[in-house]
Amino acid sequence: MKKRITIKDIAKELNVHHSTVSRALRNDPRVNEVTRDAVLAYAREHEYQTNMNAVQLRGTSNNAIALIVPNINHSFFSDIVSKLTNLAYSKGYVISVFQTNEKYQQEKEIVNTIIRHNFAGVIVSIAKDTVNSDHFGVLSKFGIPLVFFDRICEDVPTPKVKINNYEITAKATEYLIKKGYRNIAHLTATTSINVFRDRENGYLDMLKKYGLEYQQPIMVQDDFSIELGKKLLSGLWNMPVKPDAIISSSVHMTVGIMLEARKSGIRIPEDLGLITFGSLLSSEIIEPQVTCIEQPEAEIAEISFDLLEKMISHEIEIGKSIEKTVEAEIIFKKSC
Amino acid sequence: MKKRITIKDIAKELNVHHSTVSRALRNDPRVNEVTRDAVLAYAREHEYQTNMNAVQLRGTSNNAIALIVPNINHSFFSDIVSKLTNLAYSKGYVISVFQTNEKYQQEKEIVNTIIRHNFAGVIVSIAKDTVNSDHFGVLSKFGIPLVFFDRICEDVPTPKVKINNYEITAKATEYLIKKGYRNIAHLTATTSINVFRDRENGYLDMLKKYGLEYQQPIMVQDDFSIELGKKLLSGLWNMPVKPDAIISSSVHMTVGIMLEARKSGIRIPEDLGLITFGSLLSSEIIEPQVTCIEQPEAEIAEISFDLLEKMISHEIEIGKSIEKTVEAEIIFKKSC
DNA sequence: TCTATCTTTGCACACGTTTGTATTTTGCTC
DNA sequence: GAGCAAAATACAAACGTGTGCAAAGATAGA
Repeated sequence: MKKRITIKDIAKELNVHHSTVSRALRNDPRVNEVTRDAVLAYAREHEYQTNMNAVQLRGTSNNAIALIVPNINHSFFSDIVSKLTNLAYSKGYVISVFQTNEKYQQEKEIVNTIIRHNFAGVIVSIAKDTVNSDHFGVLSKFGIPLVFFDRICEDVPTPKVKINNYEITAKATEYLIKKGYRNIAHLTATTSINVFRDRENGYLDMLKKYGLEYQQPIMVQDDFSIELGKKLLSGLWNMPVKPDAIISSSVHMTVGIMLEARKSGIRIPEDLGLITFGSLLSSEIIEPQVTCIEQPEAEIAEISFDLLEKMISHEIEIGKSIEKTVEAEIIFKKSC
Repeated sequence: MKKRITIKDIAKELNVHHSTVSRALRNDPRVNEVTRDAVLAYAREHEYQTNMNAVQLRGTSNNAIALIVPNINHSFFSDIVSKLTNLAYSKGYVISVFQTNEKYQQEKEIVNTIIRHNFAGVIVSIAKDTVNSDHFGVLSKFGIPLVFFDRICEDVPTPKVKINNYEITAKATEYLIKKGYRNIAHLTATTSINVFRDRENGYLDMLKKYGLEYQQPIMVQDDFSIELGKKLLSGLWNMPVKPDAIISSSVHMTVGIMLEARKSGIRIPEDLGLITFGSLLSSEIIEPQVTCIEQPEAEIAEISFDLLEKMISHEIEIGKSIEKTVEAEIIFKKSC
């Protein structure tokens, strides 16, 4: 096990000062060509690697970006994580991914970790649990660039990338109404998060517009899951007035709904219309194919990264509120 | 925008030396109780956060772990990434996730990045492209703990966590044979990776054992995808001797195969038996439900992390070869 | 040869921590 | 209050790098 070679080791070996080596490695024109080549050759030979801790400590530069998401293994987030990671890599940044598991407490500790490690910037989609945004305020206070995407903190002045959840849910609801569905339920999560609040409002406003009384926005506390979807449908089916359509905020729940429907002999779309947020890898195979609301993951990743990069390079000042909205799209299939 | 508070700022404010503050923050018994409380109070008050760059530069400690995977948005890897991230978090580590996109070049650069940033340890599943393992050798040479999982470099002496690919593929093949299938094709990837080589050998050996001639291990170069699955099945179906069963190394391809089969009127399992590695979120809904080989993601994550942790704490010496094998499981369904 | 300019290198300090050692302060005993 | 041990604090060096400034060396013009 060899010890890592440093700039001083090279300097000693080549009988120059370590500052000269430093300059040589960074192609500073002030250093003579022959010494530079000697340094570079020696460095390559001995597999020299800059110690980023020293560089960052000195405050010269920092190419580390942190990414905070509720889950890594939900396709919406894993797609964005994957795209952001590639984007960052192509621009010379290094991305660290953190997972809150939807817990406020973990999110807070993660933010502290990020501050401790001097990341150059942070991209976040907040946890369902998160009610207080102080921890993100601290980030900005310390001058660390911050961009929210999808699930955002309204009260933190910083760039935000949102999806048109209100409009798209209203549109989905109206589509169901026009197809003749009257008792439309909405399976969603806590309204303390903009995403779910917007969806709920789009849903409710559209029902109101058409004078429909059956309002069933169901705020679930638990994590979206197949089991939860099953349970919710069987619960709804035991109510005095059954729903005749469902808008589901998660593919996981949607799968559960379909399984429970099949088990209970509920026919889709005849007995129950179905629209879901998100899409499945296997969506084409499933019968009936489900009408779904596709979210533009690639666009979100690109815009978010672009905003963060501009903050890092001071093109956008820290603490400036910018809101970008990207558009989701309804893919019409056979489930309603 | 406030500047970050440092240990020296606290010292100046409280009229003590910064070394005393350092000890106070780390609960060193040598520092008086009242000064310690004063320091802690002031630190909390002003949101002091340790500068990990300084700590790590000094070489005292390092709680950063790097994770290298080919893709983040494939369920096998995203599950493992998710579990490892949680595991690491619960033990006080911070995980950075890197994605190679199956490219050797990116993998090499990522390893250099990891060395530059002084990570405490690395967990890797290598890219399909990776033929040379020198870059991982460098890691060990610098004394950085390294654990391989699933896709490993055989020639790097370090702990490895593998799946019993040979046995499980042999078992799957034998199952198909006993069900009466005779022309079994195997859709897989480059044999330069242990995973795919083991599967191929398990497949071939079992065919040989039963004296079957039809051997069709198809090594695909491209990334596994739905489109590729479609193309492969239609290609196979145009051959003089059609396969009557397929073992697929990826759920993506499997979805493509099923779509193409449906389009071309190929009945599963009557005309074509099907077994796939991996499982789908929606696997229960798909008709027919596919017999699949489930890989123990949680177990892999746990064992890998455990090994790495033991290397970091010097319970396992760097450069020691340890091989653990975990068992995949065939979930029998209706597709064969 | 002297001075002026340019090129190249060296010096020293700073970034924020930790830690071994030296120094001061406190508390105790007689 | 002197003496001494124990407790608390201060000092200094180190980790590896980057950079402003000084110094030395080279070149050129007169």
